[in-house]
Amino acid sequence: MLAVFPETVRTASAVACPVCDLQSPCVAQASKTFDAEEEIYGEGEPAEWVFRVVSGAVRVFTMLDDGRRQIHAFHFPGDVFGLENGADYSQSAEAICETRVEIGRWTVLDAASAQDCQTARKLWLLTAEALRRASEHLVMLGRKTARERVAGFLVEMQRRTGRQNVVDLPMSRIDIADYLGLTIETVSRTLNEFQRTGLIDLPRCRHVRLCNSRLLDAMAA
Amino acid sequence: MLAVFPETVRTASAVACPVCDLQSPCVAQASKTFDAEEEIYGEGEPAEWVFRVVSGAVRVFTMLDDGRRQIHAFHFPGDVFGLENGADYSQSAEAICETRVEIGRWTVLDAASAQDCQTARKLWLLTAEALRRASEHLVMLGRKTARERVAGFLVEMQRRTGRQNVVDLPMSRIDIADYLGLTIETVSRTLNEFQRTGLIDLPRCRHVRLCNSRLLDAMAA
DNA sequence: CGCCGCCTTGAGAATATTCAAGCATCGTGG
DNA sequence: CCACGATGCTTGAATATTCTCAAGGCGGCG
Repeated sequence: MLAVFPETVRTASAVACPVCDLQSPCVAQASKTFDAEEEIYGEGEPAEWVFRVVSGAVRVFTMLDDGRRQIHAFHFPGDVFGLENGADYSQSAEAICETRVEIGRWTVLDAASAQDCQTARKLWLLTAEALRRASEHLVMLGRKTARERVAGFLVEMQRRTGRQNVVDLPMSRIDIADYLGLTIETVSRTLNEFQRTGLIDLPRCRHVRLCNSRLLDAMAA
Repeated sequence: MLAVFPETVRTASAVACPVCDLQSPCVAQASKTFDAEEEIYGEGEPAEWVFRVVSGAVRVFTMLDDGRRQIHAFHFPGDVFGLENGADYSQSAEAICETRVEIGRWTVLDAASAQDCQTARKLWLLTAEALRRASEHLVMLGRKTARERVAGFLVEMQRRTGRQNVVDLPMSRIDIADYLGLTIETVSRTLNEFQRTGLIDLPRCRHVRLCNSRLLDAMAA
């Protein structure tokens, strides 16, 4: 996958830097569209690039040797991902659906942050925000029941991608399960239980209407 | 607790800045010793201070309304904690045993990082490292069995605080359970199972000798 | 229209929890 | 020095939640 990038890179002055929002020469620029299920980067590859989602959705995850998978985060338009502190990516990223991203070269961004404190601060804020989300996620996985996790997931999706009380899920049940530390069956059962009890409406399996946001919020704790 | 700090603050030039290791005027300085079980800061308090452990051990955690607790991290000598991106602490911190910490004033550190890119970078690196740990922790809570979690915990403690293959745990079984997303009974059973199978020796309940580090490592996956 | 993949549903099994009791360990005071 | 109580740890039995395995259904796409 990495080998593909250099060919697609163009110094498009129309694209803003994924991190600091400035035009070149802040960060070398490019943008690229990934197909659904296409790998963006893999764990262990050199962390050369930083990304910002323009449209679509991305999952960042870790695979264990035996095939178990934990999704660390979903990313939606506006979100930056691929910021690594080490030389290599420590996780993998894939497009969930057709996804367009802006791409910045890490060496350039790193150099910029060494000279400009505002850029360095932005870098820190992005990482701090990722840490805040990871911490909330941690509590969910460590101390919450399946119901609480699914409720929390719906509320989070609503807040980040929803309009009104409607959520269109780009990801499969497997993705949701691997994000919540559950199985697809438990996710499915819980969603359908929520529908039976009138908490949500589920006209299609990836289309959710939150009928009682307040209660869902309370359930998420 | 916060009200206590100003009284104990002294501009001791002998104490290095918790974050950047430079002497004043990098960050206003103080140090303080907390008793075992004493609160260092509480969730929701203004995040005025940043800390570095000198000796002892600290737990950082979140409490849910109904008393469930998730420990996000343990901190040992050399570790920095209390770095917040928002105005208030989003978690609580307590000393596990008698613990000495160095204290820096966040406003001063923030100002320093706005002028000095090296300091800003250090701040980022600290947060990125915290994120890396949280991500590993996340996989543990989401996708690993009790045995794998306990094995992983022992290996981590050995690496961070142990000498040779010996680990002296400063924290109780409850702390371990709340870190691993388990109950004290499960932690206790698992540790004693490890002893029965010869993986560890447990002469006292907080004193562990890793008899087969290699296998423990493999179990942690 | 039919196939394939994803989602749902059910039954049985497993892991971890809950509840309960007993046992060390440590500090205190007689 | 030993008895005592408190706290934390261990162990057992029963329970619960979630997982696994299996089958069936729905929907989208060719």
